[in-house]
Amino acid sequence: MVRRLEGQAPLSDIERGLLGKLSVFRESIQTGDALTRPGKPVVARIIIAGWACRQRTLPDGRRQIFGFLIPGDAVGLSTASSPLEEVSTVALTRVECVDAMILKEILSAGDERHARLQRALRSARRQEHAALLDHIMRLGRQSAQERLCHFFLEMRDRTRAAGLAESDGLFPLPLTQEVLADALGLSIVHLNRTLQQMKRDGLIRMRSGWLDLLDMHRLEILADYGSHDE
Amino acid sequence: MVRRLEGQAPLSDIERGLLGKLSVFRESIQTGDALTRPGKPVVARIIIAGWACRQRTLPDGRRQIFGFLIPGDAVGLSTASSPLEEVSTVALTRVECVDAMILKEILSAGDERHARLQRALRSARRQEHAALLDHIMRLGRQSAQERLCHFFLEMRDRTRAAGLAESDGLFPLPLTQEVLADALGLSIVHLNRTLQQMKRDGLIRMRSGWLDLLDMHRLEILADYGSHDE
DNA sequence: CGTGACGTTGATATGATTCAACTTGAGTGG
DNA sequence: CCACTCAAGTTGAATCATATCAACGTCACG
Repeated sequence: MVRRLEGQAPLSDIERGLLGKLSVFRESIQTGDALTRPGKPVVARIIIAGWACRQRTLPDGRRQIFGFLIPGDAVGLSTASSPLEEVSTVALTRVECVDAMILKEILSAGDERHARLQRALRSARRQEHAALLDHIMRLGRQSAQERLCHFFLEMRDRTRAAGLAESDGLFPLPLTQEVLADALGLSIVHLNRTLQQMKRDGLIRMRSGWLDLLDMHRLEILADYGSHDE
Repeated sequence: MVRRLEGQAPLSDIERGLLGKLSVFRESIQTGDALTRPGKPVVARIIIAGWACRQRTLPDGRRQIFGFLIPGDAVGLSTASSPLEEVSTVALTRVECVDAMILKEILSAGDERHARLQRALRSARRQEHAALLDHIMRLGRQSAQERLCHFFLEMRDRTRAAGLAESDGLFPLPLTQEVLADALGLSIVHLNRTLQQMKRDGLIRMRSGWLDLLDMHRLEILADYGSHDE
């Protein structure tokens, strides 16, 4: 299971072994509970199963979700902590994870034998930052439908990379409409209507936590997905 | 001038001298020209005078600005490049800067004598990432007026840290309304009207590239500025 | 069978965009 | 010094996208 981390970069046997041994320090977090609170020290963890999100809340209750954590993702594991780690992290489903503090110590020692693991983690962090930029683009300049298309395609790629997807366009997305709305900067009601329109248009299908992208090509055009010039 | 970088952390004499010598490699970039293009290798530079922004454009012309670069800020100087560096950077005014490729090489050698400089740069990068999160919060969950208040306060703090501010609430902001709109995810017209309302309410005053915050306390409350719990 | 979380719907309000016209002010060249 | 131009800012009217409020439906679960 943990080997989904390999999606980022191939690992050596030593590293794989190391990850395997971590499974001893297993723990489980209930839906709605926090993995991380701003101000409190962050426990390094790797998520084995379940989804979580990084979020911030305004005093009047408005919430903004910055991103999602899916199986294979790590929290608080990078040596140089980023501001993203100083935001609260909340479980959206029951989350199974392992305590990776030991791993963090091993890595911060800078052992050459774990260079590949380091690289994999760095790559994961890069991807998370790139996702932040896409998120800004969506929130600032895209319509409700464009945001949804773009977001769905991003989650498709991420779930596939994590080995969670069933097929090309079918993957788990255990998010309530409220959560989607808070991520995409929309009201629940408007999100609901936009989703329905997309279903009617034959773009997607949803059933109990799974999303099926029916017309990837059209979705990519609608969302202008993946064309950051280069 | 260059010493504004010190705002981040105190530097040693050696480091200060190093920065001073850079002024030999001076160059000047016209308004509208790019400092950086996605795909092209990034020339490391430090901005001495003038403003620039990081942005991305959709095929239909919609633009989103991710952030601004002000005197004292660096581009392409960090060893581990972030996705932010893979976005185009455009001069919003005439920009005076120095080529810092040599500095970058010196730093990547990992010389202990420049540890403070390294730390200053790391801190600057952290701040830029934190600003991205604030940006997401604004775009996703704040009203037009809240976005403006929040953004203005952020720029006040940054210009003050860079030693550009005239007084507590008076600082340069050489941005057209179009640029502001593209940063804050609003249309020009709506931005214009919101600005006017804020002027009428005695919150701000603007004249030829300078912004004067007249009631900081009220602005902070309106924007919920600076209260990321902790 | 309640109860609660989630999803759906309609009616209505408002925030924001669009388009097009007009103003203003800072150059620029005659 | 004037007329011209151009970019930036301003305004009004019409329209559209999205939000809000309140009600209702549905399903899982104790």
